[in-house]
Amino acid sequence: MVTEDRATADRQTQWLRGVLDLAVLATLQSAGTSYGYALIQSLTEAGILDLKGGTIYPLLARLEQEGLVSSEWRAGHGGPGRKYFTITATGREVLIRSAAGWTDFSARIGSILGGALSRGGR
Amino acid sequence: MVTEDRATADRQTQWLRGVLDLAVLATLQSAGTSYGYALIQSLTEAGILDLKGGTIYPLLARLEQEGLVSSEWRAGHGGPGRKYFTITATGREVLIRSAAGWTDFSARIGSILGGALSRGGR
DNA sequence: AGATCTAGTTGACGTTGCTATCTAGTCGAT
DNA sequence: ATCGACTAGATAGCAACGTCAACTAGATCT
Repeated sequence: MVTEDRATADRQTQWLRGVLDLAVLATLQSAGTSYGYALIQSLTEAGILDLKGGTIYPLLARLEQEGLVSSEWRAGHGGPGRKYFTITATGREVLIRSAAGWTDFSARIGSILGGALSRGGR
Repeated sequence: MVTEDRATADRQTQWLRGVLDLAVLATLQSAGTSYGYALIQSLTEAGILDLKGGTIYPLLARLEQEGLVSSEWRAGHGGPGRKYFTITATGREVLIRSAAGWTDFSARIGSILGGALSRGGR
């Protein structure tokens, strides 16, 4: 089922804070190099739905400003030029450290939520 | 190790968005009833560090305004009065639905981050 | 009286994802 | 030739919410 209820959709925009940049870095790490429009598609396929350009492009600009990615313009394949991004060494460090932190955090939250649901499910 | 690096501490404030309210509801569900100051302690023990009153109290006010919790003043045990909160039926519904959504979300993010880290660890 | 712990409130602030709108290149159909 | 449709990116304004900082206030102990 692709359609999610509104409550979840509303919450996703909050859940993405502090995580979307990591997801972008991770995608860049996997893909080697990519550009904004394609990143939206990749993340959508990975289950991060409804991402819009107004979210991704400023984010990529922030990442570049912080030195976590570098960019280069290239011609598009039947379309406008594309701004390709590559993760930097600094970006990889941040990704590794932050991803570990997030894994811990999400596990802690998971146990808080899971504990309540199993004990209170009745 | 209790001390976390600054990067993770900074990120936690973002990671809490859209999740902290669920964590509070879940804690309330587990505890049956509790009050702000004690909730901070409970969540700290559960691994959500550095929560401040300026975060919890406005959050509880929002939850009450939305009808997800109800409150009642009672005398404190050697200290000022306490405002006890209890989760409502609506709160339980929201908790169950949203917790399920969060579990899905965090799994998706986990696989995006995990995929990149294992493939890109080299 | 002062200090400390408990307990709660409030206003200002900053980050960041979202909305909406804009420019612009390519291509197919009418 | 023109009109969408798709690709690709930029940006101004908005709103939500966790944090910071400062405050009130009760209880207890020295």
